[in-house]
Amino acid sequence: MEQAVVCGRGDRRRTLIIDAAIAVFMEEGYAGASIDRIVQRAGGSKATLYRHFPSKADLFAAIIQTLVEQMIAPIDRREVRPAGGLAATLTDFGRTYLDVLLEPRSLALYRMVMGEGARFPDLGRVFFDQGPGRVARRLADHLRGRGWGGAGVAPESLAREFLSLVRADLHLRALLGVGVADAAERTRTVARAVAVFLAHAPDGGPPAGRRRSPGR
Amino acid sequence: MEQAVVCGRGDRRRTLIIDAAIAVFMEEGYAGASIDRIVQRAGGSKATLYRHFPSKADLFAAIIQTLVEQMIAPIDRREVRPAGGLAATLTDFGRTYLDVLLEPRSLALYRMVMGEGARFPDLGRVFFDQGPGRVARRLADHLRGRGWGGAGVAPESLAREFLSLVRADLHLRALLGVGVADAAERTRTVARAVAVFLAHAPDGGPPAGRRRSPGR
DNA sequence: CCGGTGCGATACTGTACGGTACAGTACCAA
DNA sequence: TTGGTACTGTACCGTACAGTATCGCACCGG
Repeated sequence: MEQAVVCGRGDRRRTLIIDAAIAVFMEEGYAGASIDRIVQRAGGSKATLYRHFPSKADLFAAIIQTLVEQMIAPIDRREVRPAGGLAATLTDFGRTYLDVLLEPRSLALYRMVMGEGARFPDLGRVFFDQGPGRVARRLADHLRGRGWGGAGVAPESLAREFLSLVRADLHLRALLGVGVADAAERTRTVARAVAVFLAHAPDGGPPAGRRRSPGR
Repeated sequence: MEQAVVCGRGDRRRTLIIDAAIAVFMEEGYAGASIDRIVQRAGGSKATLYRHFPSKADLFAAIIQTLVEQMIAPIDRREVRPAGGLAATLTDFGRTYLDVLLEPRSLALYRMVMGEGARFPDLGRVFFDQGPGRVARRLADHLRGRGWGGAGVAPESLAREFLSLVRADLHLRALLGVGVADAAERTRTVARAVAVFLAHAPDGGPPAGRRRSPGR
């Protein structure tokens, strides 16, 4: 029985511990983070932490789970509008995705999953399935609803291709600490991704109105 | 005076230490790696290691430097052929880039730079400049030689855009440990990147033969 | 008012860490 | 042979780590 969002005092402590652990793990990585620092930041005592989480690895897994859910939430909440032009829908969806991806918490999450993937073998797969894979699936469903992908390329591949266009190199640059793109560059990148995607979609494109010039 | 590739016994030991350190840092990350394990793997003794490298951080920096050079070497060696069609050149260059990017050592290097970017502030910028940035600059020079980018978009932007198309999501998936693309998927991805890039290059495209229909 | 229980504070265990000190050994040039 | 230099092996220092145990306080329904 998992706890709800917030309940009694016990769960409040648990939330405080998780928040502190997120901060410390984000700053120091798994190996570099120390339980003592997490306890110091969360308040309370070590014994309480170990009453909630049996080990450092379990705490880390819980942190990752929480971060994935927090990261996906804005994309899950934002419904892909069936109305409106496809270009507008893609622009909106792509921008939301890009904004989420470049948030400090998302960047730290990616870094942690990449860095500790060797120590936690299933971590990468689970993260990919619940995170980027889920986003791609959502977009693919929408594309399918638009009539794409009947023949030829699967909507999942199309969705992944669009999301790759949206990421461009902004994600990688942010992950490397070279700099996070500002709003103007994000707008430009998403617009370009939509244009390239619509003009260059492989076989199986939309049944009507395909290859219209991008509205922007 | 930096040592040559291999010289006396001292430099041989240094090389052994560096190789061992690369392996251990790759497996454990910076914080997780222990000097004792590196010494054990390299043979010799701790004192020798500390005569060559004054601290763990310095050893790590040397490792990163070595890895960047090793990673860039195949791309630097491979001259961008001015002869032959642009599509062939881009395909060749893109494939070399992608192969290098998906090597285990490159993936580990990216992971380390991303993960420890917070602890070594200049690391990300230096890595980006000597690694991906250098690749993009080389391609940009070639594009400029082909007459691209006179007006409109800078060749550097074009080059980065092409390399982003080549990476697609293969790099990210490999970094997350979801799986490294096989030869067939690499071929497919590079071909698609070349097609999309050539057909959709922004203003400032090549003076002749532009916008030919993609071969696929 | 009471008795239980979650909690805070802290001290502790055993281990491992980064880095140093030191005594002795293999090599190499003169 | 000699002297210098790089190396090995090992013991060591202080610190910090993950995880445990103990004790005493605070708040709880009844």
